[in-house]
This record gives sequence, C-alpha cells and structure tokens, in this order.
Amino acid sequence: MKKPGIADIAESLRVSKTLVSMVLNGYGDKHGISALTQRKVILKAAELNYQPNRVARGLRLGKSNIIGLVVADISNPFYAYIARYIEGYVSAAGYNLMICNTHEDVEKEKAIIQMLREQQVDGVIVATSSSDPMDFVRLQEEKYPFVLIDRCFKDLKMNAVITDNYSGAFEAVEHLINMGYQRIGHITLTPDYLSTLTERKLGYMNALRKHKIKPSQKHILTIPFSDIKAELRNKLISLLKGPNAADALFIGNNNLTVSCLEVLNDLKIRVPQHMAILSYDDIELFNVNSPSITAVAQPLEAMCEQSVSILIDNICRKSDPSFVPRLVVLKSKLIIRQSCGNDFNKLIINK
Amino acid sequence: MKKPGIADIAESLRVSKTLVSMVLNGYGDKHGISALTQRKVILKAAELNYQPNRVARGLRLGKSNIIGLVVADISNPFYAYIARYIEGYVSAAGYNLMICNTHEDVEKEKAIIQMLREQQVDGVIVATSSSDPMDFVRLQEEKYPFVLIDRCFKDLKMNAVITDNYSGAFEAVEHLINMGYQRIGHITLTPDYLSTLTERKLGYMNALRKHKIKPSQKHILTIPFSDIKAELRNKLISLLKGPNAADALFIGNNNLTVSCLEVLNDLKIRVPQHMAILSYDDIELFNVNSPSITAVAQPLEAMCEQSVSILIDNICRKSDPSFVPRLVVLKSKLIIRQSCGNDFNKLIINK
DNA sequence: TCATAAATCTAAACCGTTAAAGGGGTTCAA
DNA sequence: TTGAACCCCTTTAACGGTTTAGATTTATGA
Repeated sequence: MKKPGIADIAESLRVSKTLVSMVLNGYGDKHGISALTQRKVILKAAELNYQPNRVARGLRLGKSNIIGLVVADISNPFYAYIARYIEGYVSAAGYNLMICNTHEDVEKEKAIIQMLREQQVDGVIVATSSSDPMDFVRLQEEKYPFVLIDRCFKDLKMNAVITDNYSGAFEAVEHLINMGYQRIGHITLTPDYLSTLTERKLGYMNALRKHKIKPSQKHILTIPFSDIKAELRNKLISLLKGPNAADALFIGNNNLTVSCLEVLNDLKIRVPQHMAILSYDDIELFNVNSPSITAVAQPLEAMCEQSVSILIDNICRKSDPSFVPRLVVLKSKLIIRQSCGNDFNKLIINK
Repeated sequence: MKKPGIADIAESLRVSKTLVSMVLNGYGDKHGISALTQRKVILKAAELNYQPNRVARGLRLGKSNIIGLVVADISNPFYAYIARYIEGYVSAAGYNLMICNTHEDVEKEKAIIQMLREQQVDGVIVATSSSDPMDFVRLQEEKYPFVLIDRCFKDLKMNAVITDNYSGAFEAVEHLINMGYQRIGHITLTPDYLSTLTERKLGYMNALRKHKIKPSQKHILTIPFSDIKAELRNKLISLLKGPNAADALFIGNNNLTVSCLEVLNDLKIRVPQHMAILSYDDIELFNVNSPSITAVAQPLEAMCEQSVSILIDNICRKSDPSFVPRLVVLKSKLIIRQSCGNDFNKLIINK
C-alpha cells in the first residue's frame, strides 16, 4: 500500500497514464477526452486519495514552480518584512517561495544558491552579503534567473532592485542640519564593502560639506559587524565627550540603531534632549519607541513587487536574447518622528 | 549546449552512467572503482561544470532532503526568530529548510502543507493557525512526518513542542499581584480557539482567584485579530476609566503589546506610573523600549532544537511501528524589566 | 590447465510524470 | 468508395539520476 500514482489510476480504469495525466491537469477537453471518462478519472483519483508528485512533474517539465529567496538574517525585521512581501507577490503569481537564511555567511550563501539551482528552483531573489560579484556573473552567464535586492554591484549589468542610499542619507543629514545640529556623528559597519553602507556614508559626508561643515573622522564610528553590541558600548563614549561631542547621530542601519538606543539608555543619555538620533531603515520598533525614532524608510513593498516581477519576467524569457537585465532604483522616504526634536524644542534649546 | 548530465560525463569517458554516479557520490571505493578512473570522472565533471540534478535524484530516492517550516507571519519577530533557529538546527543536521508563510490563512496553510508534501519535502514543522485537527490527524494516518510548534491540539497524540502557557501566565500575573497591583486587566485575541491564548487567559484568571481577586469580564478585552490597532484604540479606553480602571495589563502576545504601547503613548498614559504592562512573548523591542517591558519569554531556541530533533527522528523512523508521537512542554521564563515598576516605586506610590 | 575468486565495470530497470506522435474507428463530402 | 476530418484514446520515449543484478577481465591457487 504505497502511495498511488497516476499509473494506478490508469490501471484500475484500464486507460492510459497519458489520459489520466491530461485529465488531472485540466487538459481533458483540450485533448477531446469524453466527459464520462474524465469524470471517472477524477472520481478514481479522489477515491485513491491520489496526490501528484511534483518532483516527477518537475523533472519532466524542467521547472519546479518554486522561487527562492536568500537573505542574510531572517530575524532582522528588515529581511523578515522583505520575506513577507515577497511571499505575497510570488504566491499571487502562482509560484511557491522557498526562503533561506545565510547567517551573513558568504560561503553559506554560495552553497545555498547552488542548492537552489540543483533543486531546479526556477529563479532566486538574493540580498547578497558578498563583496565578490563573480558568482553572480557566472550565474548570469549560465542564464540562471536571479534578482539582487537591497544590495547590488556597481557597474555590472544584472537584475537588481535597490534604493538610492546616497540621496536617502543626504536628505536625512540635511534634515539634521536644518534642525540646527552641527556636530553630527555617523555610525556604520565593517566590512565596508556593502554598497549600501558606503553610499550612506558618502551621502552623510556630502551633506555636511554642502552646508560647510567639515566631516571629521572623529565623528565616524565604524563598528565590526560581528559584535555590534559590545563594540558600540566601548566606542560610543568617544563621540560623547569633549568639546566636539556629537549632538546628533546618523546611524547606518536598524541593528546599529537598536544597539545605540540600548547603550544610550544605559548611559542615561536622553534622546533627543542630549542627543538626536536618525536611523537608516525603518522598523516597527522605531514607531513605538519613546521617543519615536526618525528614520529613512525604504519602500520595501515596492522593492519586493519589482523584484518579483523582474524575476518572473526573466524566468519566462530565460532564453530570449532580447532580454536585458534591469536595474531599478527607488527613492527612500524620511519619516520624521520625535528623536531629532522638533522646531519648537530646537528654538528653546538654541536660545 | 544544454546542461551536462551524468550521461554526458559517462559518454565522453566511455564509461557507464552507473560508474559516474557511484564516483560522484563518493562510493567509488566502496564499489571498487580504480583510483585512476575516479580521478578522470571527477576531473571531467569539473571540466563540464557538471551540476547534479536533485530533482531527478529525489525522484529516484523518494526523498528531497528538505524540511518545511510553516508559520503564520514571518514578519512577526516571534516567528522570525523561530525560523532563524530552526534553520540553524536543520542545516546542522544536513537538511535544507523551506520556510513558508500563511498570512494566518487556514486555507492557505492547508494548501502549503499539501504543496510541501507533493514536493516530497521530507517533513514539516508547523505553527498552525487552524482550530481543526482533522488535517493533521489525516497527515498522521498517512505517516507524513510533522511536528507542531507553539500551538497544538489538546488530547491528541501528535508530535508537538509547546510551552506551558498556563503557568507562564499564572506566574506573570502573580508577579503583578506581588508588585501590589489589584485591578489587573487582560488583553487577548479572537478567534479564541488558539490553545495558547485560552491557556494564558486561564492562567490569568486562576492567579487572580488564588489571591482572592475576582476576575471581572470588564477587565478582559478581546480584540479581533484582523484589526488589532484600530480595535485597541477604541476599546482600550474602557479599561482606563471609572473607579475600576485597571492599574496593570497582562497582555496576551507581542503584537497586542506593541499596539497597546502605541495607544498608551498617544493617550499620554505613562508606563509604569499610570499603568503597568506585562507581555506574553518577549521580543527585542521590549528590551530596548523605555521603559523596558517585563515579559514572559518562551525558550525559543530550545523549542526549535526539540522540534527539529523530533522531526528528524520521525523522518528516519517513518515506517517504524514502534515510533510514538512525542509531546514536549517547556517552561517559559519571566523577564522582569521596568514596565511593572519596581519595589522602590511601588513603595512611593502606595504611600 | 582449469576452476575460482577478486577487481572493475555495465545494461537495464526504475522513480512518476508529461510531450510527441500515432492509430483505430466513425462520419461526412465529393 | 475513397479520402479527409474528427473523435477518443494509446504507445513510446523522454526527464536525470540510482540501484540491481550481472558481465568481463585478470589474477590466484591447485
């Protein structure tokens, strides 16, 4: 009593496997199978509790109807939301989604993408942690459909959906300057090959320059990615002391901001009274926290929609030579909340 | 120039497919293939950039080496962390993980589990949204390996890893009582068939009774799951007014708590001075928020470890009649932070 | 020298499904 | 009455691996 297959239905009805296959796939009419026979097939399938084997189907068809999503850390709300939105669009398009987590490990990322290919997953969306575009160049040469999301490689023609990190950062820092802050610190991460972070830093520096503030290395804190909390606790102090102590922080991503908030809390430094905070990436916490945190919000839902649509287009036109990789750059949006003070406060403080 | 297969390697070396398969799977020695031939096969595979087709392999072997995880909402940090931990254990055990999101939709949950089965996924871990155990009973009859996590069905012998929601809630509410609160409200969700929530409610009521406080329906707010924020905004007021206004809230899950914090913030009600807050489920936000939120933390990592280990055991002993379903119940832990005040505060307030 | 064993490799079946091509029988028009 | 068209279905051959059950060659021992 092993699982019934199409052959068992065929046998017990004395018809061919092909006929059963056609009927169960809804092509009965198309192939002129009589209504009676069709009914019999469907009834027998139900009777035997037949369940199609998608692996066999996939082998024959050369496709799996699955799309892969590869992210560095699914417990980071940024990626968790990406996963959720992508799931929505993928499933609306009739595909299934396989979400994989790399723990920010480049080797694991490679292995997972390889695994997804071997699994005949039709295409992948990747928020890569890698600094090395070679794997993706190769993937592209082999015509395996993929889309990079959030992080991409400059100057290479591949499918990618990103946001304009430079102007997002530029506007954010300009906002701080307009609010009257003069000594604006920046916190970012190493390794610094992630295009997102370097662009945010550049936006920060150029915004300062535009307003005749000279960027100072002393105001830039670079935290090793591997141990954010401890390192922040050590290094943040340096920004808080002396005549050049920062009066505002532009922080490169949500994880850094969360840790900063914890440390500032511990040090009894009040936001925004003693220190203004502006974060790149907006997560729910920032809205709930008191004070709520002003943040640069990336249009996650639009990013996901675009990624899925590009990927599916790529999958469908896999071997169409006229298909050209698409790069979509979306705008971020500054969400002004309480953590940078408000004009009223600033007026009082400045007096 | 389509993708090379095992047959292409075999052909170009004038050996059999069998031999190639054996060598590439590392069984060359076992089958006495000469070292020279083995080397040639491996070199040729590299030369042709051969990539195994796991679908074909899976078809023949009847297994996919994939484990499925089905959650209601991957953007909920509770599930996001579960996903991350499970990924870790699954991948340490040599399996791949496929994470799927149901958007809390019972029908979609059914469809996804069905899809995973058809995909020959070896087994699934499910945080079900369903009130109806029938699908799982059927799954069990058909010997498809699965483990329920977080939510399970009472009185049914199936693999499940849950926490003791009743005592978690009981202890939490007792803590509030010990801190001096007398009019403790409870916020929970409909639909109320989720065992987790009803048990937490029961724990709440019995803790009150034990301390001679009569539970009052007026102190229990039941929020429809579909529209938490708006409904909370409407209904929360009723707990805040009149002589019986609550002085503390025991809140049934993290989502409810987040929304509560927002509403209380808007209403300028200060925590814990005007209202103590204790949440079931601990998320990062609660640690960062000021005041930090006292919460009942479930041992997520242990839950995930257990689930994976039970599932894999089940997979390996799929047709072993001596395999009996396992139920693991873990203890939650109360993490005391600032949102219920501290003894010092209480002394002052009580005076 | 012949039988046996060991070493090395192979042919064919198999997993469950689908695509391509085809094949009897009936009906209809010329 | 012959050919074409149509209806309803079947045969065969993939898809890309793994497994089973040998087959061939060479070495070994009596």
